[in-house]
Amino acid sequence: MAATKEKKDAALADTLRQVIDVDRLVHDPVRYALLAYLHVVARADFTFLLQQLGVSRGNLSSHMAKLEAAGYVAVEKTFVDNRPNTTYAVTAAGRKAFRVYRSHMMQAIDLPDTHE
Amino acid sequence: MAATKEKKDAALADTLRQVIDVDRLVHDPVRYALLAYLHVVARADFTFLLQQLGVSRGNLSSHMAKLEAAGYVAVEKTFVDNRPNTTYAVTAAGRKAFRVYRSHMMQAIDLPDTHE
DNA sequence: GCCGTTTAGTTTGTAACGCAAACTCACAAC
DNA sequence: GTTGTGAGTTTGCGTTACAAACTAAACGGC
Repeated sequence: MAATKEKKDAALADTLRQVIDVDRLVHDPVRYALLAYLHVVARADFTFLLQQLGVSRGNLSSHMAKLEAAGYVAVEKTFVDNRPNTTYAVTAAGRKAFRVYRSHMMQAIDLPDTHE
Repeated sequence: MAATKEKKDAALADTLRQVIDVDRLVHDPVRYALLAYLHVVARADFTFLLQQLGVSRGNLSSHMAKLEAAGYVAVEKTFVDNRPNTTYAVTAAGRKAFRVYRSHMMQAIDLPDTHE
């Protein structure tokens, strides 16, 4: 099956080029985890995410600022018990970017274990 | 099923913390693509990878230097037709790092699409 | 009222990184 | 010999991720 081998090679190159072009905003591990969390729970506040992911506050803050700037999450600042409380939700654009990223990475991770 | 819900939440947090701790050396898209290629074809030379992945020569060179410094790829420099020819092969450590990375990312990407 | 503490984030400083332009080196052609 | 080409490498620079330091508001104790 020589012809199909070449096809497979081309397909491999294509999926790997796709990996190189992934959305770097989503690709960062902390931001990916944040988006994944929001993808599942729909809405979460700063302190909760802090505890769940175990990152520093500064780190969480700056990553969220980036996701917000990209329009991937919507931020809501309120007061709860007279204390500031910031909650985050993923936007439609964020969901789409997340979905696209996952499908590209899925292809790239699901590889043949070795060459025929 | 309240108890299983909490279990699921804990499992989610665990897999997302794993994502945050992935091997950043493997996580870079270009390096991931390189390792993936070498994982499949076992050995490849500089020019071939250049064409397949469509990155710049400087970029390829510096990424390979990093993978070599980490012990993830072995470099062999020879001459072919009086021209320098550098080939790369993934090492055992590289294979292992690649496999671990893939299994962690696989878990992180294979998520429930929404919360119950 | 004032002072230390806690909570909730944000800003700032810095070290590391990714990238491509510029460079090196060796051969080939003319 | 100089002009060009192929194969990598080094350098320089803009960007990023991260945590330490900072700000701001509320809550005790006294």
